[in-house]
Amino acid sequence: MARPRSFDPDDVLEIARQVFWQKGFQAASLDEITAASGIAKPSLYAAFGDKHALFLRVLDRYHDGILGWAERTLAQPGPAREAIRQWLTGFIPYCSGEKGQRGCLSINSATDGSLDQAALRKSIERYNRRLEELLCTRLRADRAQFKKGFDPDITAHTVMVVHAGLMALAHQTPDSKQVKAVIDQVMSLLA
Amino acid sequence: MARPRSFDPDDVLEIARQVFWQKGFQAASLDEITAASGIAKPSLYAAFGDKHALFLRVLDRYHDGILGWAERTLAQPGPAREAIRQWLTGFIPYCSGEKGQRGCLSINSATDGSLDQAALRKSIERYNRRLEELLCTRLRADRAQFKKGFDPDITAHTVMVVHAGLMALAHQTPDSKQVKAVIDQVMSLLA
DNA sequence: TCCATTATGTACTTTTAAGTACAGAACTTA
DNA sequence: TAAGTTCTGTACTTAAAAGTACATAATGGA
Repeated sequence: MARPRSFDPDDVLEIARQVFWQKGFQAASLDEITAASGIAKPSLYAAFGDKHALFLRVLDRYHDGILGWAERTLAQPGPAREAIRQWLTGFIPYCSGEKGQRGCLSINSATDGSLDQAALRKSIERYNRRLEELLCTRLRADRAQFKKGFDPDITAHTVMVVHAGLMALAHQTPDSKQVKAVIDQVMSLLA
Repeated sequence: MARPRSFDPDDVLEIARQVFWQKGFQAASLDEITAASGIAKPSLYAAFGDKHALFLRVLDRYHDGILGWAERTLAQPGPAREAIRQWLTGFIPYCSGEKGQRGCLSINSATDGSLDQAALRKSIERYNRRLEELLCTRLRADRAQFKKGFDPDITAHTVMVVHAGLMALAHQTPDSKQVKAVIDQVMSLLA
């Protein structure tokens, strides 16, 4: 029994994500987001709260997207190594060439010193924990495939480090072949 | 034949580095730097130019420091693997525990979307190129120690990726033992 | 049809931080 | 010691961006 919203919040989050991803949290202004989305500021504030809260929503959405895809990819049948290789390979477009310029929104946010807000840190930590958990679970499940002495926990963390490194170096837009070669080399650890 | 400077530019760069490292480029204000250094803004501007130019000076100094240390460490006698392991191990204080919070100034800057300035990009690229070159040179020199089929170029890049990943995940202040375990596992690739 | 309620858009306030004008201080050299 | 030059500090201007007040529009229900 009131005037209905004239926009889909999801659409706005999508646009806000693009702006934040392109510019970073600090450099992205709400004016840019209102301009890009056509939504006036008071509506934004009413729907999402202040800039930090909006960013948190955007980041959580981003995390959910990647986690969903990781869950699907890592649940694949076949050797764990191939599932993980495929997961990492899926990032190649985002850490080389044109799309690579932006890197990973989560890592960009984590390395942004201005974002030491508790809520942000928690979101990123939860995301990383969950991702590592997925890797770990898969490696443990397929433990029999590996050599004696293989440590799934450490290996999962190593894969996390490699993933973070690829995304951090994405801003230099490396050659995708080079990225692929690194993935191949690291995958030789899963034996 | 004029009034001399009342401060050592190097001291100011050191203080500016701390502020930029702590807060990030955007969030660090010149007022904080003037407060921390005791130097008034007009003196800062006269000595270093605007905020971007000051940051560039700070970053170049930072790069030089790390490169100098890398040159010394990687020139060590003995197996290449041990030299590189020692090099990576040296970063442990900076990617775990208390100091780790800040991560790496260069990587933080690279992932900061607001810094797509040409000069910044070039500085970071040159730094990464030089670092990879040092690794590469060392691995090539010790080629005989490795198995047939060992590729020093790809391996150097893999080490770069691992280094970047460790520094990117530094903000989560992981346990130093975990970091060490990852380094050990990756070093097994140098065989 | 009128009312209560919630969204919208314009235009504002406020804050913060970058950058600078200018007067005066400190030094060198003639 | 005076002139010329460059540095320093106070206080300012300016710009940008976060957040909001308020009048108005759109809806569901009585």
